[in-house]
Amino acid sequence: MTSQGFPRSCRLHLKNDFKSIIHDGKRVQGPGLVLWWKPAPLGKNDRKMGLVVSRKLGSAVVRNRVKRLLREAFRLNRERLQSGIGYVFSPRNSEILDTAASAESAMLGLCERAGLLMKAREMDEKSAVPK
RNA sequence: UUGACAGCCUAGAGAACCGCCUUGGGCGUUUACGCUUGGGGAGGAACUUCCGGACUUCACAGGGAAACGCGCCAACCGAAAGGUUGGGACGUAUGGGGUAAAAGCCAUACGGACGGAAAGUGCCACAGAAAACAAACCGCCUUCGGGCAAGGGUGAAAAGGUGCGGUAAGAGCGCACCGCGCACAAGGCAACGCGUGCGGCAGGGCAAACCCCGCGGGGAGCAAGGCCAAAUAUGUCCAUACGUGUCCCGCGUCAGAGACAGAGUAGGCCGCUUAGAGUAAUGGUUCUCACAGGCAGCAAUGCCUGACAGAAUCUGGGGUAUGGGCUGUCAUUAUA
RNA sequence: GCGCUCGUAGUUCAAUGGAUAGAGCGUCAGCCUCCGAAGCUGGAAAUGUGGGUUCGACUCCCGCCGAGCGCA
Repeated sequence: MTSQGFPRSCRLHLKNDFKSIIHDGKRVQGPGLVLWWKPAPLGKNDRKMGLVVSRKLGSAVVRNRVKRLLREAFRLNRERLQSGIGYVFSPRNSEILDTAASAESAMLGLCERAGLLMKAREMDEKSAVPK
């Protein structure tokens, strides 16, 4: 049951964390979404996640919608991601991410290309086929 | 039935599971945190940032002025910005009336930043003789000295308009009607003005050009502002260590492992909210029903979609975007 | 969030309220050349949008739309 929760401790909210992950971490780019990731020094068991949404993406409604969908996708798949990593996602195209399923597949596709997706091969083929 | 305008209402409902923010109680617990149980959790425009106000801070004896903003009148609402209603003048359109043809006049509808052009300055391209000083290109008349501004044409705008008289030709030169100005003035709280008299006529437009008049009017804005405060640097004190010395006091030196100080960065807190501050919650999946729109269909019905838009100190307005419903007025169509 | 500035050809900039909105680079066509480059000649191409003031608006006024900047 804790696997589906998404408490505050799993989010990034310090400016310095964002800076270090984006500046020093590795970068993977997919259609409409960018991922930076870096092993976090302190959080041993947690995967921390943050979002960077530019104002150029759209209006406040569009930005909120994309953020919620990406947060929901991260929440549902948190257990399958490698722990001890700080993730920062940045959407670049709101039209590709306009449903929960497409947001989830985009996120999992990026994580698989980054080699951060744990086991669950069969789940991959079912829901997270990269385009 | 459809459309336009005006006003008002509303912003899908219910359920299950997985989650988020905030807060009260209980339990574990030193806090952090975790578990459990209740409460609350986007809008009519939260958008825009176009005007107000509260609040904070800086400046300021008092007064005047400037920048800037506003501008027909009255009543009402309001703290103010602003709004509502009614009225007036003006403009446009339609109709009536009028005329040789027009205009003035009347009615209806619509419009709006609607003080002042007779305080002063400035501008008015091209065309045109001439664009605000009045003059005269063609022209008209002539006793050849000169007189005239009717006609032509330009322009957005040309020194009142029409008619009659008059004259060498003409002209408000004279008269009538209209226009205009001034004075008085029925009426009206007022803006305004029925009307009367006088004047042959002053004189174009632009003030969303400078400006004048009247009224308002200090600046910046919660990222305001205030409080706490690591690290580092600085200063003061002090024990210890070392040097001097036989030892203590004293004096000097370096380091700090210490204490304090004010300033103040990272960071935190207050400001701050019966939503409330932080990468910033208000979500995801599924089912049922309702409403609206689109597509297909003769129809029953089926499928798809769910307007504009997301709080960040609070609050009053203006503007703009937009799904649905109701009422009223006007126009239109159909039926009776 | 609060405040400020700016929108002219594809781009960089001009234009007292006045005639057909101008110039450089770019682009297109032609000439030149064996073919190109350079050069020469010619053309296309714009006032963000909707109203208002004015005889007349890129210019003045108002509302939208779109960019950019500052403030801890």
